[in-house]
Amino acid sequence: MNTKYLNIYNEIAGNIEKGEIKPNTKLPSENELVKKYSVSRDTIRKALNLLEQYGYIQKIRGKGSYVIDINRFDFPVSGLVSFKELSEKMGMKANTILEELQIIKPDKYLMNQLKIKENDDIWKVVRIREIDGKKIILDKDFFNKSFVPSLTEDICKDSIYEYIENKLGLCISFSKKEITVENATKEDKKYLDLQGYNMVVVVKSHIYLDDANLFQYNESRHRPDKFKFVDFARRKKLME
Amino acid sequence: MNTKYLNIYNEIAGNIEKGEIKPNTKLPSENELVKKYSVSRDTIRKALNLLEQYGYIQKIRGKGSYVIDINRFDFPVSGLVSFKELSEKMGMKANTILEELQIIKPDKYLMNQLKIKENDDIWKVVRIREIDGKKIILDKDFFNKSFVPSLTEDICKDSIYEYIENKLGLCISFSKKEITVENATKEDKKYLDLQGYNMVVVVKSHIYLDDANLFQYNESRHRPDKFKFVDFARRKKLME
DNA sequence: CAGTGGTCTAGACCACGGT
DNA sequence: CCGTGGTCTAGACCACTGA
Repeated sequence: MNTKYLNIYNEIAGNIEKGEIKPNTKLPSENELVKKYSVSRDTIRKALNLLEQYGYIQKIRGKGSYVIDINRFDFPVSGLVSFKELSEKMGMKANTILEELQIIKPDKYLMNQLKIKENDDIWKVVRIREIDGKKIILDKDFFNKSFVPSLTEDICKDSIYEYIENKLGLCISFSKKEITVENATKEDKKYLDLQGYNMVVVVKSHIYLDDANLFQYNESRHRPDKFKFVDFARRKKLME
Repeated sequence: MNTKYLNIYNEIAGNIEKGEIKPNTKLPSENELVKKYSVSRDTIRKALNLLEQYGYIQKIRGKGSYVIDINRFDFPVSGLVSFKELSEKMGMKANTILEELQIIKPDKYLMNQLKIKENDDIWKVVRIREIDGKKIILDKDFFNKSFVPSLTEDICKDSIYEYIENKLGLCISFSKKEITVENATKEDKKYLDLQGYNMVVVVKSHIYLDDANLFQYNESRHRPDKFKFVDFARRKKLME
């Protein structure tokens, strides 16, 4: 990491994750941290703001910064985390089956989702995620080919995000997710071990690069009993 | 509003919402905004950071700040928004039926969820949410009585949050939500118009005050076809 | 090259909590 | 009262973009 405030953030966040700083204890005050790290107060405040934003601490005016007792190991699906990153973090026996990989022309639905024209090229990737030997998730990805010129089987079986960020040098910035529950389709029943469930949880994501270009649409279909989404949210500042 | 940067944030956010600033256009540069508002650059940057955080703009180094084309009117369940605030914003015909309001002693499950002891008092509030005449959501709330000494039927039919924030002067700060899908219980079938669905979407929330005290546990059970959760997320900065 | 946003500093004053 | 975090300022240097 390059910047001072990110270094400090990572150090403190790591200490909280490792349990070296206990929940409900107080962090050193900003002025003490200024001395400890020999940086300006603003730099400390940037680091603390990040910690607050990601749910590590709660700052209380006049009192100090307190470590929040949130069990972070629950299931961190919030934010943007790829399946590979996630399963590694959770220590699950995960496996990916590549079902389909081809270039297609978009139908009306995809044109709308990816905001593209009818003769643009799209990478379509269909993958099945196995966890502990059970086919749990059906992942359908659509990439705008103008951002991702080539894709191979090996990349899809590994992590597409890793390829995109490290090899292509693209920077993924933000996403908009939508979670609904739908009746299982024939395709769901064909590919997944639904064990009698007739519904699936559907997560639709639009994923953007740091230049605000929409470059991926993803549809992730989960067996309902194996789905869990955890969200940490701060109360919004009001308007008007 | 008190602070300069919040004023500026609200003004720009409002202009984006009203469509006075169009998506994919560029905001004035930070230096121009400094002149326009006669404030320091840091104050402008605070406002812009908020706008970025809440998905209004994307800042691109060397280029400028661009208004993001995200349809914000979709369904803003992310963040902390009460049912009343939400239904008003969406212009839905919503109605609340108060089913139960009493003080109870916690069972083991509640003691764990609210992190309290067995002889602490708990407010239990059960409400059914009707939308367009259909019973869609079963809302079960549990408040630690030491924070909320009294509750009346009128408050529960209106907005408990409003009462808590405005009358009691408590400040709600953050929440941790968990979304799962479960088989419908007898209680679900009794209170809701499930229309044959045998599953419900369950949202469990732990809600904290700004002094980091846990004061409410909420369980919200939704008919699956009427449930939708939208999340805007920025890619997390990595650790290590 | 000039203009942009990103980081960092040093100092000031304020509002709040606890003593 | 002092120590805390919250806001605000003015100025510096850097990295990146685009002409």
